[in-house]
Amino acid sequence: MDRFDIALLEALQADSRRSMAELGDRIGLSASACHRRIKALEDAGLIAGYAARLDPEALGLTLQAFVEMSLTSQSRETMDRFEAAVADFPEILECHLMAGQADYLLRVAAADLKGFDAIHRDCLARLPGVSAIRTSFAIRRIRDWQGYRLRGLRASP
Amino acid sequence: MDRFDIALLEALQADSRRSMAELGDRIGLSASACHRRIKALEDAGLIAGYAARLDPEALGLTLQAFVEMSLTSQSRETMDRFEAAVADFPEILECHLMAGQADYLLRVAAADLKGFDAIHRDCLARLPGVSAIRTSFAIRRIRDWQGYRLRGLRASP
DNA sequence: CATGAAACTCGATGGCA
DNA sequence: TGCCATCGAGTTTCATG
Repeated sequence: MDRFDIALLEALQADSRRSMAELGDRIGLSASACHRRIKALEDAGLIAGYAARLDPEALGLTLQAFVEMSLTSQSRETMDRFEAAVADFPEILECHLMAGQADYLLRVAAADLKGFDAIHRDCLARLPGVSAIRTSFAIRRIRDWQGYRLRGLRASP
Repeated sequence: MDRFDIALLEALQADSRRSMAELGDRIGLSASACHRRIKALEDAGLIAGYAARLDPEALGLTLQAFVEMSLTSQSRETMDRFEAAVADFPEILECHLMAGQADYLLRVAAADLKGFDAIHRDCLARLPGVSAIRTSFAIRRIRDWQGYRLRGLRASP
């Protein structure tokens, strides 16, 4: 993990379809060197995969919601059942176990309020062991996900 | 936007490095047809770009935080200044204007609490017009981002 | 009008000094 | 590591239903 690797990761995070030659020019390495380093980064698990970034607005998914959930109990069993159920619903885009009130934060996208209602009924309300749900809707996206900031990471040059 | 396009978007969202031939086999179309449709989806803005998905844990970014912020005023000017400042800090991974209490939800990643403190001082505390900050840390990622669910979208076949 | 097959071209991939 | 050869995939062209 030297500055070349960090530069590669940043470049691939921003646009993974750049050619090896272009990446090489950008960071000051040859194309084959880039290829080798990228392969190493993939094998090391730093690069988990490559994905197309879709525009939710263009897809008609104009409603993004963050849903906080509290469980009826913090027992291992209740949490395990809840987490297993979350994995079954692809409508749940993300789910985090949060510190503080020991509850979960979920993220959901829908076309509109009607679509969110459907998700609420078919998915959120079916999660087991939930005692309270608090939904917050996003009005506007000020800054959308464009990757992690890598400068300032532990570099071993 | 028929079922082929939706299948293509789902496949590319999961893994954008599949070859045209493989995509064709998967959805039942030829490679060149896939290529044309993908180009159309790009031109239409449905595909915003292609990105490498990095593993934050492997990068050493083990701490994810969601930060709620309230402003001193809901005036247009205060909000504009705040939003412009957010754009200047790449440490802020995401930022949403939220409904309800008219405040913002930010997302941040750091290596550890020390790193988060640095972000707090250098970045969050420098945002203008902030009256209150409430930070929630994620303990564990139950389900991480794997793309939007596209089945059930408006398809015009 | 979009598709599929084939031709063409470019970049990814692997061996070499 | 960089250079170069090979090979596979992306890209374009064209005829077809």
